[in-house]
Amino acid sequence: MRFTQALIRTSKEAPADASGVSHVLLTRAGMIRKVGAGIYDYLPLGLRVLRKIEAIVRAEMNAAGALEVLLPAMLPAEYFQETGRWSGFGDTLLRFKDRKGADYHLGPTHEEIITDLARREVKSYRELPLNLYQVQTKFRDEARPRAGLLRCREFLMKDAYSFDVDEAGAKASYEKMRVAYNRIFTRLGLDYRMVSADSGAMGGSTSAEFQVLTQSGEDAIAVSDGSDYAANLEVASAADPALSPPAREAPLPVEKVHTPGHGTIADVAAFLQAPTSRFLKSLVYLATRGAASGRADEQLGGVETVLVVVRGDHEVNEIKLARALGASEVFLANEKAVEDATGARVGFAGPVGFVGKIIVDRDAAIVARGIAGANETDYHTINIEHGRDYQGEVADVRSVVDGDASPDGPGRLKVYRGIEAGHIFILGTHYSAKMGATYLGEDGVAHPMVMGCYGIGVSRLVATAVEQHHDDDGISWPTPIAPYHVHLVSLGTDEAVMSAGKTLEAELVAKGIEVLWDDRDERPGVKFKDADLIGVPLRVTIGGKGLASGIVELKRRGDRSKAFDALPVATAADEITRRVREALG
RNA sequence: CGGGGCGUAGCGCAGCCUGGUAGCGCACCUGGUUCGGGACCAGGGAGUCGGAGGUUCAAAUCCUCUCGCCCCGACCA
Repeated sequence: MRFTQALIRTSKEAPADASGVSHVLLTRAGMIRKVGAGIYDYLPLGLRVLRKIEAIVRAEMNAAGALEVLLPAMLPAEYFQETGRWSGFGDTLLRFKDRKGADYHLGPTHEEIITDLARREVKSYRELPLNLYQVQTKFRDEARPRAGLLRCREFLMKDAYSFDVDEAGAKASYEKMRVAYNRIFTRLGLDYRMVSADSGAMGGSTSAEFQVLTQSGEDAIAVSDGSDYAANLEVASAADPALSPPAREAPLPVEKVHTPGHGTIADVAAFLQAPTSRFLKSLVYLATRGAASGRADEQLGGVETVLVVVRGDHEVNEIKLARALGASEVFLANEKAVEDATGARVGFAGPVGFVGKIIVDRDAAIVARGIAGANETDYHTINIEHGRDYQGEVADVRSVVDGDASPDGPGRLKVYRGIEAGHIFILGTHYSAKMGATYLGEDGVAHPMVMGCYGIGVSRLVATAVEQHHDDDGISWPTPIAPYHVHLVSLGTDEAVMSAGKTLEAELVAKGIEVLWDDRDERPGVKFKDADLIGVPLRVTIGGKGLASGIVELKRRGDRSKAFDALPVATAADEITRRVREALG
């Protein structure tokens, strides 16, 4: 493809409203354009990347035995009404009416529609298992679209749904997808981790997220350096400290000390000259029950006050806390509630003498000579020992931090930022039971199909790849998803150079190599800058000087040095082809 | 939805406070000189200043309403 005919418009500056590295670079490289908040055009260059990702996803889904279908994006309300999501989805659902005034919406996800398809098409256990997938545009009226392609209102997603006769079958289908997803992310050339995650409203289901590691990720994940353990920070645990307790200092008698005006841990730590890890950070939480157990009406208003104690250098993890309490939701008490519960100003809460339920994090429970508020304004208590000076239920309620021991044995945890690009989980019979998607079993009885669902954010992956693969000069695509394999840069418009460019392009194309030939009448600097920005993995430069000595220059995009490989013109196409094939794996 | 910010040429911005009918850089077009890491000179095209209403002899500028966009937070099967 000749640059002059490819509708490639690069720019030195990005629009002021572009935010995030991938948004800026994709826009500057002329791959996408914003049409509205969370709504984008894909220009030819950007579309090529999107299609490459799609192709890899398709190939692996097909290889895993999934069947491709295409469901509508425009949906009558009745299906979501059937499962309660017509209202349950809230404002995220893009609703509209047709000319007759009937309710419709654009599909944000397709559990209902696929379940409807399955209940109509599948009658017998003989037809199961079945895995159907599609690559389709989804619509979600996000409260806050952001960062270009990372969080859109219209986006391309691959969604797959498996149907099985029982849990064991569903588990097997899920395993197949787990393997397929690992193959997909590996082939995409991305550094990712499969992590266990909060399974959300479904509760207790098997699920895994595929997180692509980038500094700009919205999610935090903890990864072990000595084992396979990896988990979303929402659910990550460190090894139980009680199993390998540190040497303890001999207990001292409890003392109350005057700490006038020192309410924050940093403050008191400086005042008492003690490390923050000796502190027992004591936070008053309110926990509600109900919604998660499905009995909101019975339990509504049932609010419990709990004092949560974690080490001073640790943070409470509210998701883990809610789980430990069996609560549907937990939130920090406001100032007044704290004062009511502790009898002291905020900043002076502590477990000693606290009246009410106390949850102690495992690490806080083994702190020796602990320091905490005295539940009396301007006083702290020191030399506290759990079990001796206060009682509390011990649980794992803190977020893990860098350096924590991995829970499955060897290794230390390190916290990374990640972008969720895929999520697989077992749905069970949640949708099939509600919608009557049943099959007749060998026993002649109708059973609900056991489902799983598996999503990949295809368009999000375009941006994710850029977030992970870029430098100051632009994008540096992994070869499997690069818009072209080779960026041919011809310098000047001399007949010899142009004709050599034309010949090399033709030779490469004949070998199945995708070539972008910058045939513009531009100065070398402009061409090199654009090549770096666009990020094609191999750059081949044809210049008069090189040509005179019979060579062209080959350089990898990621290589920041001035060095290049001099390829004899006669065998350049062969060598370049070899290099591309090697990079494609 | 709460808080903050911004809408002036395709893009980045100045002008607004203190009203007098719009300017700079990049990009684009023409001609010329250049040519291995975003050249230079000369000339040129392009904007109902987001929209509506109001104040005024006069509004990009002041007032009211409204739409859009961005950021932080809440939310996110």
